[in-house]
Amino acid sequence: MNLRELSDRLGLSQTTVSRALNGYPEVSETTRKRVQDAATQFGYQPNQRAKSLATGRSMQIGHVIPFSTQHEMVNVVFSDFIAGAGEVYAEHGYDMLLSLVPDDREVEAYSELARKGSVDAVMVHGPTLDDPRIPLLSDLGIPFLVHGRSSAAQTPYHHLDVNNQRAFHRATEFLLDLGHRRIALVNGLEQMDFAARRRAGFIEALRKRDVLPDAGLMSSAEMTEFSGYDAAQQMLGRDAPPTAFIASSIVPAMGIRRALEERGLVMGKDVSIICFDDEISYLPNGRSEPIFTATRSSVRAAGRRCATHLISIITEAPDAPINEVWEAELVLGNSTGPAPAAH
Amino acid sequence: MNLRELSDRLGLSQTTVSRALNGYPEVSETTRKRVQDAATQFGYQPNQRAKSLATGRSMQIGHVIPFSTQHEMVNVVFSDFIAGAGEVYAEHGYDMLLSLVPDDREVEAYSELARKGSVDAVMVHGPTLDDPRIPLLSDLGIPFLVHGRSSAAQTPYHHLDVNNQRAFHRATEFLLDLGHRRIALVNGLEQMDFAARRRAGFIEALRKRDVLPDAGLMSSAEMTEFSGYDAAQQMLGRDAPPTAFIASSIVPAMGIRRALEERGLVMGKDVSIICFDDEISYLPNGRSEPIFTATRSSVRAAGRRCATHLISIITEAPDAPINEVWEAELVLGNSTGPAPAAH
DNA sequence: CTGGATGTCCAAAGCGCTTTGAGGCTGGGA
DNA sequence: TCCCAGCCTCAAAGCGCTTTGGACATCCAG
Repeated sequence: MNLRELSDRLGLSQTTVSRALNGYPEVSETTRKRVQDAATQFGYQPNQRAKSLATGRSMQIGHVIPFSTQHEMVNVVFSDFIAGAGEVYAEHGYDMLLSLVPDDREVEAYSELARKGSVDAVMVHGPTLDDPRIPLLSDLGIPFLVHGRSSAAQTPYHHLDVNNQRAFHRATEFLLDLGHRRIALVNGLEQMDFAARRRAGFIEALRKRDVLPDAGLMSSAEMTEFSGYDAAQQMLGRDAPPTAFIASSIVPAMGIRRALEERGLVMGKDVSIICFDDEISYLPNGRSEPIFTATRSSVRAAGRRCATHLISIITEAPDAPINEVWEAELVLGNSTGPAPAAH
Repeated sequence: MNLRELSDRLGLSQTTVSRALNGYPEVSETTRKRVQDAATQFGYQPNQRAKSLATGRSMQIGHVIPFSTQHEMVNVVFSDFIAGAGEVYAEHGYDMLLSLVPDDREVEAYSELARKGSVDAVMVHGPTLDDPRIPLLSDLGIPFLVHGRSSAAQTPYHHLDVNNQRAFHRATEFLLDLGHRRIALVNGLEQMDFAARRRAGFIEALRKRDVLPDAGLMSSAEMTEFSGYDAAQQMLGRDAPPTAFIASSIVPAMGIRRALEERGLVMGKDVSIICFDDEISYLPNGRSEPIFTATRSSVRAAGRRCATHLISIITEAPDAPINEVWEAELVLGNSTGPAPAAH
């Protein structure tokens, strides 16, 4: 059933039927009603391809996800983010176009998506310190929003980020207040902007208290359970092992906890752990009370908010860039306690 | 840059340029070369919307994901599956259209997607025992493939599934062979086809050895860490606690392990655990050797395979239904051992 | 009775591509 | 010299929708 068939059957022109269905005022309410009833009766649904060709809008928003054989691909955080974004898209009649590409072709993928015209906007995930996608997308002239930030970017761009630096600053201060001095940082990959900022916050807090950052107590890797475990194992084997860990996510924190358990160390007593908690739906940080003390910010809520912003960028084309920064909460769990007295 | 501009600039007709770019034989190689060079030089990319209107194919494949506030939404397994499928789509020039809808509107979402014509096919996730989407999609006449099975379906349909029944049969037999008699099943939601089949395999294996299934040792819930923990806590508190658990996934298995640890029970010695391992990329079951003894089948590989099949269904429209069933491996880890002697 | 509002509806021109059916060139055989 | 393959290229008709620029009644004030 297409528009012509429907209008023929109603004895109306295509124009009138189209207007009736799209809520234009030039059509009488009785006619509109008649058209709508017929549409539902025959299960008429305008062809999206034709519609988007005519309107010039695809009603689709692109998300490009790089994958490679070595990295974790669709990472944990990502799937909660798109859950949030997807809800908002659905509410506004948009669909999400997911494009998985080998990570060496990621940049091409964006320009292809933009030039093909299959999306009205794109969401940028996981920005690095100096992310090439930002100038690229600016040049292409396609609306985009960055989840995170790219500190070295020269031109303004829309983004929403968590105040990662402040979050890790606070976490570090909190541990210092508990008397910890040998604090380990189990960070994400530091070419990522968020990881670099977290490290900056960590170091800044140490410096303020005249604690020298120790390179042996800082690691940087993908945020997996094993990378957390490995880092903890290695650091706990040192002469002067850390009495506390700050982890980039709940996943490596679980690895750290496993390393503690293996050594018979009690979390929150012998060794403290703080992590960043993205409130991942299927890896919640406890129920009534948190397992890990954590700096917390919901990535799903961020997805919702980013989607809302992106849609408004498409429809309203604001000239002032959106630069929203969320503060993470610091929630107390059972994984932290005073530094054990030195032997 | 559109086709007309490009052809004007080349002094050729739109037809010739289109044919040259799409590899038709009616155009000389020298012309083709000239056209291709110009296309890359000007960054010409055919407008996907116009192309799909003209060809009647959208080069997009739809995935509908239901969400609700109570359930886990984009679940763990799902994100690895789409990673696999997305790779294959990319290789074949397809994009993935993700549609998140409230779960009470899931069925509508499919028919809307089909009638709108924004996808050439859809992938069906998480089929229930008698899934309404299968007759619906058959009626709509849109190509589709089911990841899993729907046992009560009346008509044939394309699907790829793991032999869940056999996998849990083997796992149960393995525990019986180790002398376990009080074996608990921590299953997924049993309206899901896969969970029902797993339960059937479990019960069948017990029956064969004349072990009476105990309703108190079977639970059914969403596959979260907490649901595993809760089930284990409750069962271990019984008069005759289980000596072994079979878990639906590595996630609840982690919850079970936590419950054991809390009670000072040693996994693989006091209590055994077997789980189904979907080889989720960021929750791997150990590295050199598995943590959990498990029935294993890669969900990412399944995603790849499903995508390959679905594309061939689109392009070749086979009349024989694809019914592929994979056998899960049984891999030995450290989580299982002989049943402890009765006191 | 006429003129302009007002309210309804319509024909036709795109949107940018693919594809059909035909036409122009070239060269070799009659 | 002429003609017909064989090779290249083209004009134009869709694909199914939106949207512009009217047209045709109907109605009321002048």
